[in-house]
Amino acid sequence: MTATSNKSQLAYDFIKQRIVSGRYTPGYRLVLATIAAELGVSVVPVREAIRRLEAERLVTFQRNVGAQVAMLDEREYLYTMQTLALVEGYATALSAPLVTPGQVRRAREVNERMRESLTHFRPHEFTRQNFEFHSLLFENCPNPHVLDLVHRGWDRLANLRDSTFSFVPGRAHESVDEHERLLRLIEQGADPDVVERAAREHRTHTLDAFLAHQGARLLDD
Amino acid sequence: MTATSNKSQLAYDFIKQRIVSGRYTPGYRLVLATIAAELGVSVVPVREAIRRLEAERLVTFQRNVGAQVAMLDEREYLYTMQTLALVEGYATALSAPLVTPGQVRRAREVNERMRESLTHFRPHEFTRQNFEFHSLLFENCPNPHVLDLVHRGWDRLANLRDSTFSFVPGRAHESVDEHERLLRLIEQGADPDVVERAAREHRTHTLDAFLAHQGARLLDD
DNA sequence: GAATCTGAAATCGTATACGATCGCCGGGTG
DNA sequence: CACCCGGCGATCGTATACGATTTCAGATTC
Repeated sequence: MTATSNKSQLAYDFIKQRIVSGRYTPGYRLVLATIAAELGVSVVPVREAIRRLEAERLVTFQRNVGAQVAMLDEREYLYTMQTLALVEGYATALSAPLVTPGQVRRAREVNERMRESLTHFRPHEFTRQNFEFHSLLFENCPNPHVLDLVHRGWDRLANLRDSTFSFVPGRAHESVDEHERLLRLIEQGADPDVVERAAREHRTHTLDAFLAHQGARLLDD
Repeated sequence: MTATSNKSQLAYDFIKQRIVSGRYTPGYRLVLATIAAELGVSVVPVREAIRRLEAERLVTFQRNVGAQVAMLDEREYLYTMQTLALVEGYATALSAPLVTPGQVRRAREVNERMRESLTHFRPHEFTRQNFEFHSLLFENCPNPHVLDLVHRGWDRLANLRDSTFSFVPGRAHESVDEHERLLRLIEQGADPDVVERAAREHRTHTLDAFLAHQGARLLDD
């Protein structure tokens, strides 16, 4: 049978996929019975899936009211990006000595494609490449707990992520330059602390750019 | 009615309490029906509670077999302490500028009690005070996501924690000295990076001491 | 016209029931 | 004697059922 198993897992994957892909946008109301019907299961496994997503902060839950995809206001964005800067910076540093020359080459290729695409800028495509780039640098992190936190951070921001670069296109250009600098550090086997600092600041720079933009937008309105 | 709410939450608190307090030791098998009977509820809320604990890595789960309190072998301990060093270091740094003089005073009092108790050393008591001390320093962290990760790390190590100091009593002495150094940095409003590094290294030193002890023990056997 | 009440619809919360799966133990077979 | 196999008990997985709670529209009152 192809139906390997476990409907709770099925529901979990289903919902998570839809959140990360942006089909369920923040605030979208997750009605148990509806999802259960869509999947052809009862509500019980769906409830369990939602509990897990709740513990991962992907959905919020209110007793007797229900679940909805976690809202991501400016404050939540700040908290999440700050946390991601922390854990991704560390993961990148731990991963750095283990990154193979082949991975460096591939990362550089991705970054060069990103640089070329700066002229005819497509935020969504750029965002995808951005993840691919960073993925190559942190995936070798030998501490699975840290790596898991990194993935959770990216997941949480996944559907919003386009907008960071679409709102602040200038940041994309700087970002590509910082990527190249980061690659050089890794190539030359720089001190882990230096790599960590560079990776962390790369992300906080994006955060700062976004916040500056938000501030400006608020003044505009 | 006193029974304010939600049996799923009740089960969650109940199980977590028992894990953290050490009544359910690592490997302890969590049988749904048993726990449900103890609480006077059905298995459904208990299952949900276990799903959440699973997402927090406090319990492991195997389909059709059941849940058990997460085992903490040397490798898991390493991963968890390393992660805690990362997030607690950062939380302490973010918290530092917000720590009040009163909190510093209380932290110093706790640390002096720890110092006094070094002569007639009680690992369990020392461990409790150790948490109280660090709590005072990181609880003002303004980023709730980071703070939550810190709490999860401590929870995960809670029942094991005695043994760190009971196995490596020499570490307790150094620990008290490092606490005082950390307090001085906070008092003088040191650079956040300096505070972060000090707090992180404080924890990695404990980890290193434990690993050295483990290594030595392995050679002894 | 605004505030409040009322009841129905939507949705959640939990109990119960029963089929499915796993692990173990005892008996058969080479 | 070692190995395999079949059945049994324990436990999980999920569906269904129904009571509890929230929400909101529409009527009612001041």
